[in-house]
Amino acid sequence: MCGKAGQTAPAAGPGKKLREWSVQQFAVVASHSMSQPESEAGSATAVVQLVDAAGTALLPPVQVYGNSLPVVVAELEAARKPRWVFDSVHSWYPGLLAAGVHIERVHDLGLVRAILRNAPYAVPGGYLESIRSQADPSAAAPAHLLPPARVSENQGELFSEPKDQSGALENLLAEFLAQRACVPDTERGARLGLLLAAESAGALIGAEMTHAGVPWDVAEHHRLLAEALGPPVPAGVRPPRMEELAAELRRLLDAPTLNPDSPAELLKAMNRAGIAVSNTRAWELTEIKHPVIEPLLAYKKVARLANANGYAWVDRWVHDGRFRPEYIVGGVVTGRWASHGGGALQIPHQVRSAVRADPGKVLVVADAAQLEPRILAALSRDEALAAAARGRDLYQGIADAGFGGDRAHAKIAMLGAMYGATTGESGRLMPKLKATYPRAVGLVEWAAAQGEAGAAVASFLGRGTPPAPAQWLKARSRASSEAEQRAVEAEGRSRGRFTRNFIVQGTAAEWALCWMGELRRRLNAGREAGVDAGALVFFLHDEIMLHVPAAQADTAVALVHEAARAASALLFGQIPVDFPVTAVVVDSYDQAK
DNA sequence: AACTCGATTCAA
DNA sequence: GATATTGAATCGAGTT
Repeated sequence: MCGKAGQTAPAAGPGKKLREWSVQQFAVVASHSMSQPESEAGSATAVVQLVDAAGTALLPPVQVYGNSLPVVVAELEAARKPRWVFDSVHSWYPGLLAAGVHIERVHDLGLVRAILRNAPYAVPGGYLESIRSQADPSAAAPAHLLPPARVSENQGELFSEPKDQSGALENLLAEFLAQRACVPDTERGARLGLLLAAESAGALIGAEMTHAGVPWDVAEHHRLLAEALGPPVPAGVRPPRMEELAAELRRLLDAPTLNPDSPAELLKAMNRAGIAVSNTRAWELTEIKHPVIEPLLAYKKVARLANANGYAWVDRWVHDGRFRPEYIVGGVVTGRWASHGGGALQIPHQVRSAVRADPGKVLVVADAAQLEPRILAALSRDEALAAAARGRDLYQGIADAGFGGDRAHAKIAMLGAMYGATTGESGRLMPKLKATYPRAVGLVEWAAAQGEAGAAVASFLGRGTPPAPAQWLKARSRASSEAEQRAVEAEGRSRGRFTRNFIVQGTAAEWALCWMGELRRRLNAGREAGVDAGALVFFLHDEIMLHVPAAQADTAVALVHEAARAASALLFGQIPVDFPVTAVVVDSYDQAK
């Protein structure tokens, strides 16, 4: 961490365990035409160069023609198991997977660049300055700012093949070396190295999960839609059940032309009917007693199902019995993953019965119980909180230690501390929580103060917050009007809540990344030994799903637990904080928790 | 026709 | 209970 948490870190960190980082062979893959992986026949489309850790060529560069990249990659993977270096795994790996090629290790230049851009412990230098001064976060470092790469000087003599005319290979290799040079040979550097390796492994896992897909039972989904909405209707037509409810709403509100999908119209109609509301949010409507409320809430419920996960959703996003969202690794500032396509981050419980294992297979659904407060206990080395976390239920542990056994209050207080609540129930419980767990609460308060002061904070492995907006920093130094002063302070508190939560959410994301990485390695090792314990098919912040041959369900569950223990040790070494995971074997997702 | 934005609801 | 973090996606209603 930037300061406080870093000082409290134990000597036993991840340093000795960085097997992956010590790999000494790297295969750099460059596209000949920087934009398109494929181009006209006859000319090389890509070039692969095997180098050592210093960037020295170990073999002559391999020219790749047409669509033969999978062949080249598969051969080199089998012979050398190098760490592959791609500008972006997201753009290369899906094609390799489609051709049946798996790779074990990777360094993703784009993902590493994004982390280094905000990493407080990275070694300063020209490369760091160049990526930090780029306005576009997705842009590569300008070639003229990269240090020169030492590709073997005689490659042209060894081969009469066309050289890499674009210089793409040299640029990629130079950036790769520059990125490695950013990782210091210190305890913090070991953590940063772990983060870069884990993030890159995440890119592989994300692509593999998209390739595998979530098994989706279309018939079951259609069945539950028919039950809730009625049979399918053409686009632009309300499903029968929705239309019935809409008609009832129009009658009850005496508004014959009301479109209940329009919040503005609905609000007007309700006010005209004498219902004093300022918005149409469902949880506020539940407070009101009026005949229209019940059908209105029913309408909102079916409308949401029809719009977000209805027949159209199934047609658009489920193919060949698989839902294949795209994962955007590191797509959230905190390091959590974003996703694209089909709303994978918000699969409602309502439709989870449609997530169903293939015949002969089962789903193993696992989640890390109360991950974030446990992460806070580890980050802050708070022995008392670690003790409360020792049982299965951390919130009950907190409740028994100082909240008179009241679990609900303990949970509200803890969440409030991590999110930055100041008022209400949560705010009132804070002094008690701080008295009981001074180190844990002290750490998040420190992080909040850093943010309010315009400073950066970092996760345990060294993912830093982006710099505070320059506009705000400027405005706070010269406050003019009273109103402007208040706005600047409000933005500061907001920034403080962000940095407060960042250290916890960011480190939790790192734990989850390591969990999946450790699990993937175990699944791959098992497969090489002839045991197919299934594959990861879904990930959501602190929850994973595997699609597993039924006979190997117990093996998969054991690996999930083993991977969680390994991830905890990899991050934090030996510490007295438990990170229990619950793993259940089910046929369909709705049977999990 | 394509874009943006507010309101809403879903998820961890 | 009264609210605080991070997201995706849809709709309506306004704009370019």
